[in-house]
Amino acid sequence: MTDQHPSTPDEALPGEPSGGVRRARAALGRAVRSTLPGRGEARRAEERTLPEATVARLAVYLRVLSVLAEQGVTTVSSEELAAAAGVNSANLRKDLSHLGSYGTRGVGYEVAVLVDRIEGTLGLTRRLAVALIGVGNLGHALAGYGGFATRGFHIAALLDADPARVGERIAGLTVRHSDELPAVIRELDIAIGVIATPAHAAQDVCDQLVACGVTSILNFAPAVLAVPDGVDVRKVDLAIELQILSFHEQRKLRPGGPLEDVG
Amino acid sequence: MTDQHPSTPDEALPGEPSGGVRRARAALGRAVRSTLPGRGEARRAEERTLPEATVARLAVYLRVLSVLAEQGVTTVSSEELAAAAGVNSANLRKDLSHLGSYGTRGVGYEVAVLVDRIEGTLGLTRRLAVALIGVGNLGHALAGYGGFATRGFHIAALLDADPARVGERIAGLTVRHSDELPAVIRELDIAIGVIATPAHAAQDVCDQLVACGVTSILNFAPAVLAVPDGVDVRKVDLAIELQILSFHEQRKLRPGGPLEDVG
DNA sequence: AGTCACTTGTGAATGCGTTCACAAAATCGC
DNA sequence: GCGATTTTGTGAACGCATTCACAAGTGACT
Ligand SMILES: NC(=O)c1ccc[n+]([C@@H]2O[C@H](COP(=O)([O-])OP(=O)(O)OC[C@H]3O[C@@H](n4cnc5c(N)ncnc54)[C@H](O)[C@@H]3O)[C@@H](O)[C@H]2O)c1
Ligand SMILES: NC(=O)c1ccc[n+]([C@@H]2O[C@H](COP(=O)([O-])OP(=O)(O)OC[C@H]3O[C@@H](n4cnc5c(N)ncnc54)[C@H](O)[C@@H]3O)[C@@H](O)[C@H]2O)c1
Repeated sequence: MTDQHPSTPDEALPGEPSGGVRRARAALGRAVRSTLPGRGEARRAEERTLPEATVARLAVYLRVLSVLAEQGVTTVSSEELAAAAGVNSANLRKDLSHLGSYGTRGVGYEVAVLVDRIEGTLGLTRRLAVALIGVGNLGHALAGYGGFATRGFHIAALLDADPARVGERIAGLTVRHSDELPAVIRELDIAIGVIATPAHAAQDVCDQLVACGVTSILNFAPAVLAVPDGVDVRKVDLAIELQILSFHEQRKLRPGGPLEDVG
Repeated sequence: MTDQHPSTPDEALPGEPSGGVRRARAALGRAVRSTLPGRGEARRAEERTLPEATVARLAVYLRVLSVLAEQGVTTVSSEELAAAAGVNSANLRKDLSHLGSYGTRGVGYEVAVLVDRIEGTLGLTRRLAVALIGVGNLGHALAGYGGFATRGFHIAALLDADPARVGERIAGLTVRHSDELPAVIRELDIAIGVIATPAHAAQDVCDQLVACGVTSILNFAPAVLAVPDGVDVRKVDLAIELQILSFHEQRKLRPGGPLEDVG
């Protein structure tokens, strides 16, 4: 009734939909105890490799949980949370079970505990610094977007190659020239690069980021980025999303299509 | 070497996740001959349900193929195309085989034929009309974005609830009040709704779209949308993408993590 | 015409992810 | 205390997707 679409394969496409991250060898070694000491008796789990699909959903759960917390809800069952997140409840329980046993049978989960656990798992306690490269149309919207700060990130630098744009102040930051990229990355300890340049510049910018040691990239340019092993790229691609919708739209029109079955 | 990440679960998410579309029953009836008559002798396939993951990748192939066509390349092997798209070549061949046999053994695929076939499959020959609801920061960027037109879509209407925004002209269109949504949808034969309102308004707008018969929605607001069966929702969620990157970033730092295996 | 090098298309194998279904906990009411 | 009720956590079944590996075409060259 309320599925949402899974990110598509590997970018949610190659990478995408919106889907998995470009990860190298999957390192299936024995589990290593986590850093964060689980408080109380429950300290198991937070082990090795969380399934990629689970990681993506955890972020969704976190969003839903934040809303619940705001509303003063303190406890939630897997059924309720799953409905709100648009997933199957068994799926949700299995996801959460990867983090350990934080639910109470017969009762449900404590919202605050879950938020804590998920934030810890996703590494959101560290507030990573983000650099945005390409401050055009889209870049301006992103730069002014409050969603970064409220979701565990800190937009620390804006960069553009166009001298006319350098010096402009947006949301408290001054646009710097992209030649300064290496310096900026080191100075500000940038962990994530967001690419919002035209497609033809994207690979170039990506290479520079990688050369400076950035291993996490979010790409808005419609280009497939090649990166070495160990670097994670996720892409947001408007055209691909629309084309997927177009495919299904076409299907709906066809006689014998899925709609006929419904009635 | 050049994987990209798959969309996450239903938001690929999520999934993307970014990932799959919210499809109802999967209708596994017997195959129905397609409308478009395959030219020449090859007319098989274009059958029923293409795997969701394949659909997402087809859009990527199409992008890569367009670039190749521009460069004057007329023929491409699965190995080359796969490398350019960041996928495994066997995967690519299997994807393409779903459309029929359009390759030549020992040679490869004709770029023009492939472009044709994929556009047909994705329904891009019809140039669907898109309505954008919420013309704020992000909405402005989207409205001014050339990528719609060049990728098979026609942005036909801009709507906003803020009277101060109504009447504004952007990219040749005048912003209309969102009360007019039903009229606009019927007049302009809107097939796809793009939601770029704040999260708290998203479900409302979504409901209106659905009530007006729109069955394909692209949602930029950080909210999980509930829709009836038969309606496809895809979401683009910046925070989720960043949080997935954050997770992997954290993993990289951990002793015993995947990087240690590489060297 | 025959060989060689190349590349597609696809069965089979494997892996990943979701869903089912139920036993094991926990609370509540009596 | 105890049984009824609720809900978690998870083994097992299932289905989808990726990858392997190779037989079957195709063109080029001789
Ligand atoms: N605008 C949208 O809504 C939208 C939507 C989806 C995708 N995109 C994609 O996002 C990207 C940006 O879109 P836009 O509309 O903002 O384009 P834009 O042309 O307005 O902005 C691009 C900016 O990148 C800068 N730039 C160019 N080369 C650079 C380099 N090497 N280093 C640093 N900066 C550089 C330019 O100076 C410019 O300011 C494009 O690839 C576009 O396809 C945009
Ligand atoms: N700006 C970004 O870069 C960015 C990035 C990712 C996600 N988002 C999300 O996209 C959405 C829009 O972001 P934004 O920065 O453009 O916000 P914004 O506040 O600048 O724009 C929102 C617009 O929606 C309009 N609106 C509000 N309620 C409406 C309704 N019921 N019907 C029609 N229009 C309505 C408002 O009048 C406003 O013009 C938000 O949900 C935001 O979280 C934005």
